[in-house]
Amino acid sequence: MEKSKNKKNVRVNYGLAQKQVLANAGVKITFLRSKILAFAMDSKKPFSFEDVFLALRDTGIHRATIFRNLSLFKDAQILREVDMRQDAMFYEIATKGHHHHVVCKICGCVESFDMCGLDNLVEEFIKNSKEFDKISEHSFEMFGVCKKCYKKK
Amino acid sequence: MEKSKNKKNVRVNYGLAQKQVLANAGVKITFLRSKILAFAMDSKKPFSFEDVFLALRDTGIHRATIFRNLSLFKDAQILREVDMRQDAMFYEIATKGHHHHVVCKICGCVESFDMCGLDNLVEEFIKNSKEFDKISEHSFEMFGVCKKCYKKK
DNA sequence: TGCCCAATGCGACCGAGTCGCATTTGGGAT
DNA sequence: ATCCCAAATGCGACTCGGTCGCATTGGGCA
Ligand SMILES: [Zn+2]
Ligand SMILES: [Zn+2]
Ligand SMILES: [Zn+2]
Ligand SMILES: [Zn+2]
Repeated sequence: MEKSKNKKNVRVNYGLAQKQVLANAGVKITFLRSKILAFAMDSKKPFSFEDVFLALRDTGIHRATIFRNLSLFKDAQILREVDMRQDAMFYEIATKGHHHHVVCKICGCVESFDMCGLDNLVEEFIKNSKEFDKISEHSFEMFGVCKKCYKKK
Repeated sequence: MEKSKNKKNVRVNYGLAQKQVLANAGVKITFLRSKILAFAMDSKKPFSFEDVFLALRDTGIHRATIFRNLSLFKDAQILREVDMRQDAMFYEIATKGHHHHVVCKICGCVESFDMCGLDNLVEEFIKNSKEFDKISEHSFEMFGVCKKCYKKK
């Protein structure tokens, strides 16, 4: 796979899909951004800074660059943050649509569900609220022990 | 107000309610623990390390002591952690029973609701889950802009 | 009252995330 | 293709929440 390090006359493959997404979001296309985005698009579950860092360590990418781009992608609505109750923040592709997770309290594995079913309940909360007229977002994360971890005990 | 610093023959008021709670949880009773717990019991909403530190700064309490005791109280089921999507972790009295919050995205103010109404939905998720048999906890946090902040714009 | 171990103070340390600055690079204009 | 400049990156210092090990203090009990 091509690397941007090769000094001159290099035709870098930025990836078609990633290029599309970045251009569409009005974000300048660079080698590292397309790499980070490619990783994000391939990932089957929410990922952390650490995951990106490990995946791209052979490019010599700097930590700050990853943080800056994750933050940029979040602002550009390319990624969204997911709170997994771990030390670090997790991310996932924002186009995946609203959904929720079940997280294993032991191994940290994640199962995603596209269903939500919370709109009625949110309405209920607003009706009873003294201080809020409108609720624009919600997070609903479930926690348990996955089948694999349960067997191991 | 009494301080434990006064050298000798000081009758320190540990607070009846706090003493009860600590003894009940099998936790040794000290001046600072009763102060932290008193603050926690008085607090109308989830509080952070910072809140405790400010409230007790006149006692000269050390940062590490607060962290250690918040952690201890969590393990002893006196407090529970609440994730408010801020930098720092928040806490609230664990006996307050299961409930949920609406958090203002601007000023960070919080409204609590004793209702849950998610048990059915959680059941639904378990039925559809491939990797989990049982969900032991869930978090459900809502986010919006409070009436006060909305007016200011 | 005095003893012993747990609680505290203290300061070094850690790791996630940020910032300012020097260097490099993407991409539009020529 | 080349030039050029703003924007992206590397770099390392810094901030801040939180932890740790060790020396000192003070609860609780005999
Ligand atoms: Zn597991
Ligand atoms: Zn939902
Ligand atoms: Zn507000
Ligand atoms: Zn609930």
